[in-house]
Amino acid sequence: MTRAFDSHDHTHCEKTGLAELERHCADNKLRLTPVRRRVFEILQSQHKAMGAYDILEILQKEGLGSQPPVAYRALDFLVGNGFAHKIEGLNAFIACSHPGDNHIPAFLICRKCARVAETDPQTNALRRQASDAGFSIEHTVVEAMGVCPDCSETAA
Amino acid sequence: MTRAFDSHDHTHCEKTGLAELERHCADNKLRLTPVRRRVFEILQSQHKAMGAYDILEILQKEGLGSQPPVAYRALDFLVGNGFAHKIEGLNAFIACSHPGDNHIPAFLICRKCARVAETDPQTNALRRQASDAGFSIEHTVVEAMGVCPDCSETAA
DNA sequence: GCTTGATATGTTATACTATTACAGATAGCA
DNA sequence: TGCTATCTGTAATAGTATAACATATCAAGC
Repeated sequence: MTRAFDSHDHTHCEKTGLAELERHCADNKLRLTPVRRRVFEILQSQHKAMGAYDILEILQKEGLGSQPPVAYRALDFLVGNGFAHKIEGLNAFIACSHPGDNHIPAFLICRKCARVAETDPQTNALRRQASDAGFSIEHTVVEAMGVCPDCSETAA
Repeated sequence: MTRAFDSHDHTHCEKTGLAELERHCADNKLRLTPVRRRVFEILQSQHKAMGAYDILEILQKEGLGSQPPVAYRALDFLVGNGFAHKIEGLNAFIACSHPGDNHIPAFLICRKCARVAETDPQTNALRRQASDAGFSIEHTVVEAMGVCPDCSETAA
C-alpha cells in the first residue's frame, strides 16, 4: 500500500490507471474529454500531490486551457469519480492509486520530497465513535504528515 | 468526547479552557498577550470552527488588530501550543477541547450546523502501516464530514 | 534604571487557492 | 435536424495565507 516510497516500474502504474479510467468512463457513460484525460495523466505521472495551478500551468503550455476553472473542473470530475483525491493539508491533488473500489483512503505525506502514499486507515474506532454519537459520516480525511524512508536516510 | 453535539453548560468549557491556557503560558513562560487571549476566547465561545478572517473581523471591531497577520499569528501561537487545531477541510480553526495532553485529535464536522466535535481516532492501524513503510509521522489530520444528530433529526 | 536581545505587533503588499457567472461550443439522442 | 444536456472559454472576483520590514514591548542582566 505504500508503493510511492518503494522503487517500482512506474509505467505500469500509469498504464493500468489510465485503462481503469477509460473503462470506468465507458461503463458509466461519462465523457473522458481531452482535458480530463490529460489532467489524470499529469497527476498519475508521479506519486506526488500537485496544486491546481501547477496543473493549469501544464495545460496552458499544451493549449488545453488557460483559466483556473478549466483545471478545477477536471479535478472535480476526477475526484467525484474516485480517480483522484484532494490532500486537504496541502491544498493539492493526487491520482487515486486504486480507483474504483469504494474505499476510505489515508495518506502518508513526506514534507521533504512531497511524495504521497495511499494506504488504508482502518478507521473502525472513529466509525464506532461517530455511530455512538449519532453522527453520520459522509466523507473522511486521514492524512499523516512526516518524513518518508528515503528522506529520512538522506538526513542521517 | 462528542460534547459539541450534546447540550451542556458551555460556560464551564469556557472557564476551564481559559484557565488551562493561562496556566500553560505561566508554566512555560509564554506571553499570553491580549490578542492571543482574545482569539482563544473567540474560538472557545462555541463548538464551531471559525475562519481566520471571521476572527479578524471581530478583532477589528474591538480595536485589537486590523490586518490578516494579526489573526494568523495568534492562531499559529494557539495551534503551536496545542490550544487550537486547524480543520484542514474547512480552512478554519477550533479551540482544543482538551489542551495540554499530547494527543492525536480527530474531528466530526457537521456540514449543516458547522459544529465540530473532537474525538480520539485511535489510529493504530495507520501508525503501524507508517512504521512498516519506514515513514515517521509528525502530524496527523483526521476529519470526518457528515451530519450531526441534531441536524439529522431536523431533516427527518 | 538602562541597555540589550528576543519576542510581539503594525502595516503594506502580494501570493496562492477557489468560485461565480455567463457566453459559446460540442455531443448524443429524439 | 433540432433539442437538450454537458462541457469549455473567459473575465471577474472572492477567499485564504504569507513575506517583508518597521516599530514597539518585554524581561534579564548589568
